Amino acid sequence: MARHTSCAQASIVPRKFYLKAPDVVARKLLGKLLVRNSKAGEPIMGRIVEVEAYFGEADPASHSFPGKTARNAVLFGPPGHAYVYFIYGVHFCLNVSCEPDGRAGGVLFRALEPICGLEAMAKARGLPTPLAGARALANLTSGPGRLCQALGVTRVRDNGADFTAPASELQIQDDGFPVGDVLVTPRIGISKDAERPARFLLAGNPFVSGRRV
DNA sequence: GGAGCGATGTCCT
DNA sequence: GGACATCGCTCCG
Repeated sequence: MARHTSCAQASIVPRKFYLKAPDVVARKLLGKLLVRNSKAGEPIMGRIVEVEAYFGEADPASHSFPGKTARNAVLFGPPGHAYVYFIYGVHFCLNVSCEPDGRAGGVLFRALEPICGLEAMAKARGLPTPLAGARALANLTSGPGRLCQALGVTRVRDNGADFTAPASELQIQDDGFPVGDVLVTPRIGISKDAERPARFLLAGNPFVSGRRV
């Protein structure tokens, strides 16, 4: 199976892309590139293959449901910024804010297809290198906690970062990848509004996460 | 290979 | 004090 493996930079997705409702943004984010630029060496890059939409103050499953607090302020701010939170005492999760400034909404990154910087990802994940087999490759970034670890995402380092700034370490880029069929399912790991279809993934992609269906 | 469960920080009631 | 947008290990089949 031939897979895109170029480390070439593509065009940054502009801020207006994130102005729309979270489910619209989530679906359109599939196939885009999530990039961690570093001053030394090649970037770490993965294609977005699975996301979830969180709808702000109207959505009981969203962190913004209780209203604006110090913790979730980024979700209420301007679109295109990184909201990072710590969960279960163990893992970080990464979102991008959407909707206009003053309105909450976000999209959670759940899984990437590793494209570039695979050795760096494995090192960050504490996995042995070289990577052996397709399974080890999928293990790098299939899950919200895993992809944060692979990209070195932490709350201190990245919360509030601007995905649209040319000088930003974290960016979302568009290389024109042709997105095929998109599946929509309920979100994973939540207890409130658990039936609502708001998880978007690329059909047939081997890098998606998820144990519950 | 699948179900069960412990780890463990931070926020909010 | 409890819930939590998870992961990886154990145990059992």
